[in-house]
Amino acid sequence: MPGDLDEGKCKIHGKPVEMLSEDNWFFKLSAFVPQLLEHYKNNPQACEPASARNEVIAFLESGVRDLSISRSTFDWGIPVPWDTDQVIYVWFDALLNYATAVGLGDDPNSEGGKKFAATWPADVHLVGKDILRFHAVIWPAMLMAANVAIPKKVFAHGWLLVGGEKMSKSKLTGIAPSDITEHFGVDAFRYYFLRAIPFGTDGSFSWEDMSARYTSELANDFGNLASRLIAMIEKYCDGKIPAVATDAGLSKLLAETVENADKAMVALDFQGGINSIMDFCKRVNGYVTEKEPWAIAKDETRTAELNEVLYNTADSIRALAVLLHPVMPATTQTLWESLGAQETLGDISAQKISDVATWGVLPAGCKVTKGAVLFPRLE
RNA sequence: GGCGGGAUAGCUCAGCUUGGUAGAGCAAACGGCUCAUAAUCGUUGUGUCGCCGGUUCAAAUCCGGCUUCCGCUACCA
Repeated sequence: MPGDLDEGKCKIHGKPVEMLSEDNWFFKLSAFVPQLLEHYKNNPQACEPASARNEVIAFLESGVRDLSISRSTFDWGIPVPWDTDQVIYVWFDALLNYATAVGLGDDPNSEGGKKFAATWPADVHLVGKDILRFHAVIWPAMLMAANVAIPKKVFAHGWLLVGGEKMSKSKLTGIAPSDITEHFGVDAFRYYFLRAIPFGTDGSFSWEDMSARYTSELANDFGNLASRLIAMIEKYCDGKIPAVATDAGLSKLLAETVENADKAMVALDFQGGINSIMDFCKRVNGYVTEKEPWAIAKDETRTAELNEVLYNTADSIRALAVLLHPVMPATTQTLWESLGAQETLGDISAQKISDVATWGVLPAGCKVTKGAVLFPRLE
């Protein structure tokens, strides 16, 4: 726009601009402003986080103009059916894909039509904050125009920053994911970005922070807990999970953990969800230290007590493995097999979150095996 | 320029709506323990709460001003 120019030149590229004009087809976006405003004001959860919703509302209230949705100066694109000199503006048909890909427009009795009926409207659109407007204003307006239900929620996530700046290839501040996964592994990568960066705001990545969390949370808290349990089961129980036992404190805390974590995950608060799970992990480490099974093991008259402590620890770790499986599929699978749970409980991916808090799931007699260290310490 | 958000322990951040001697995690120091990946458990310290002023018995919190960082300010996707 003329007001955005710096002495007639583009502010970003510093190049002179050329004014062009062409005739296009327009979408009457302005007609849907009242409906959209009402929707977002009545349903705050329809656009999150709040900062994104505020921007959308501010935009809608600032005076929305109709949208040019065709182009005539090039021919790559889908021709406008009634005007073949024009092609559809790329965002217009790109957005349409969300619905057509699951069957919008197909015969209601066809496979596509049935899929559309079963899946639409989407529960949530996850988008980057830079394309929020397309998904929170233009797309729902298009659906309203077509009399199709709009997605229940649009959630705009933030950017990854490095040294305070958005990762950028042109500024050479980008870090290839492979650089990180080669060093820390894919599971730690997934864990870090879900755990350390609040979803919905920009967040900073640094090798220092990633290393600190890897060592403290994954290697020390989680990996080492599994390591100490398996070593004791092998040493004190002949490698077999002892009889099912219960600890009121642990089972109560697990129930609270599952409830909080599930609630947070559903609300897309991945950081909060993982945080709850890791708090439970810490408590289990504390439980082991307080119970001192290595001391109990020295007294042959206290075998029953020893078995209880080890069982409670093992079942806690069983729950941790299931809870963290969506975040770290490979590592928790390894742990699952180490616990001997694969043979007795089946695939870890088949375990239900709704059953995780049920105590005493891990059967007695599971043969544990000491595998490779889950998260080896790194330099 | 307009609108919006942030500035709190070495680091990442919570607290501010409903004023009452400043919190968590990590890092650090010290102690315990030895099943474990020099691990784990416990204890401890840490702050001109961005700056200036106001209201108040009392301000990180309320009000005014300022500094500074960031986002949005539409049709490149």
